[in-house]
Amino acid sequence: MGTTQLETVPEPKYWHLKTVLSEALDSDFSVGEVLPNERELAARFGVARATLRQALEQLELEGRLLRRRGVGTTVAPPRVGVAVGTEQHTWPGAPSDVWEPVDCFLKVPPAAVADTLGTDRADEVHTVRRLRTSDGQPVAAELLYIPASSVPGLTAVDAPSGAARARAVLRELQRLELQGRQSAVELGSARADDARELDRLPGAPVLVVTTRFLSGGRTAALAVATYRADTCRLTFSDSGAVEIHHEAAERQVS
Amino acid sequence: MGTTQLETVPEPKYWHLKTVLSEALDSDFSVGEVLPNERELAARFGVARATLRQALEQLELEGRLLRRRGVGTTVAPPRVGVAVGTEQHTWPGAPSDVWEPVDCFLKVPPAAVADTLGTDRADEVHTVRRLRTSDGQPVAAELLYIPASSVPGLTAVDAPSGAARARAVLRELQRLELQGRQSAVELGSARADDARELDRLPGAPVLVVTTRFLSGGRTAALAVATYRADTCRLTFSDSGAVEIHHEAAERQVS
DNA sequence: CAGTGGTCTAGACCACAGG
DNA sequence: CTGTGGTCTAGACCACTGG
Repeated sequence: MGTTQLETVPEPKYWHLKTVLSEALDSDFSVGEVLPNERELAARFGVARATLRQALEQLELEGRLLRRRGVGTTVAPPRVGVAVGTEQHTWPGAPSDVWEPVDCFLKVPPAAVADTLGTDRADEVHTVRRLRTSDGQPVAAELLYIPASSVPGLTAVDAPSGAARARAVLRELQRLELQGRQSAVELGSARADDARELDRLPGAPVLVVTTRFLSGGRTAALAVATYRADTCRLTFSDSGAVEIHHEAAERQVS
Repeated sequence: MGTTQLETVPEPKYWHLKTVLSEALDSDFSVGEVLPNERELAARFGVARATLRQALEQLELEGRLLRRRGVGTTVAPPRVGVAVGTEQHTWPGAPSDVWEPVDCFLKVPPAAVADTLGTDRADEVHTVRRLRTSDGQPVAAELLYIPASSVPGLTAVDAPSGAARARAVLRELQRLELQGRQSAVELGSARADDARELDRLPGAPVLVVTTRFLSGGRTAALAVATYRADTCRLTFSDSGAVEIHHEAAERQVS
């Protein structure tokens, strides 16, 4: 006989494993429950640990699992919906803002940032560090770049750095007229500093949201926010309604 | 000597490798150029192939590399910006639409979809399959779910399925008054069928954009679009301006 | 066909959390 | 300290692309 090929191609083991585990998660586990450890799971399914890990990795990427070194693997709650972008035509730091200023300092930004802002690459700009939390969990870390020209009324003596200074900078920013914002979302991996704030390992997948704040025909501020890709769903709407979904599942299609 | 620990913690090898490779890509390679194969790279850096692959995986995730089985690893062009969502207050299928209808059939949707649409879980809905390309490359695959009640004028005899039917359904949809849309972006992994259309392997990272089209106080249609996460940057703006960025770099911050 | 990336194994050691 | 997930190795075989 020989070449009688019943199935065209064999499904990769880790792919099949992922499916099986996914169904088991739906039926036999509840949110927060800890799974057996990787060595036992691998043995139970008769695969090498590396293969089992490949399946777990995918499930974590899809927000189904939460793995912590030294602790274990637990079933993750549904992703939290975080509103981003267009529903609020406001500057960062507006009263309705959900971000918490952490720090502020004058710094020479990366070249790409300087180019977008239209400043000289050697110029320092106000760099505000902010953190966003949801349900007590950190979901995003942000760097906000604000050229000195966007906050002319700022007194240098106010405070050299720190959260107080950050608030002062944001307060000054409100005085400008906001014409609009442009945002982009892309996949990235967490830098070491962001990873620390987000309670993840460096390299963890994140959704990078880059936002340009426009005023007077130029980019008055630039925000680069990194959201935890495993726990967040970024929401935006155009109908003026604010509406933050927070409810639930909508598991991906079969 | 002994425990003199110069650095607090050793950086993982693959992380360091990724940095080195990233810099090499910036300085010594140009877009489209093929890298040495994995076995040679691993040998050159003195690591196991699996470790080298971990670094390549991250770089591919960040859109820096493109790997194709049987071909090789090449330097990827900058991510293409694709406009999504709020700049066009239009139904899918409107004249300005960038999507290409591929097929259409009546099908019982996943339970979560039925729940969002407010239809019975056993009811069939029009399911339109669409494809989005940019520069000749496929960037996204979409499933559009449209309850029969949203397209009452549709004649059943028109065509049983196919692209023609898809266009007919979308044409009917334009008759409704669109009140707004709500979208969400999250990270996912490509299903087998999407992966095929996007020229990727199953499980490849994708940005899943879920959009509810609102009319008459209910969800008149639901779109689930999966974008290639490695090659796409999703853009949206709120200032009425359409503006599709397409230019360039803005490499992530240092 | 030869060469590429993709999958898989069986082991080892490390870093971290918690008792 | 024990147990967890994270890193790393050296090898094997498979699936695909292209000449």
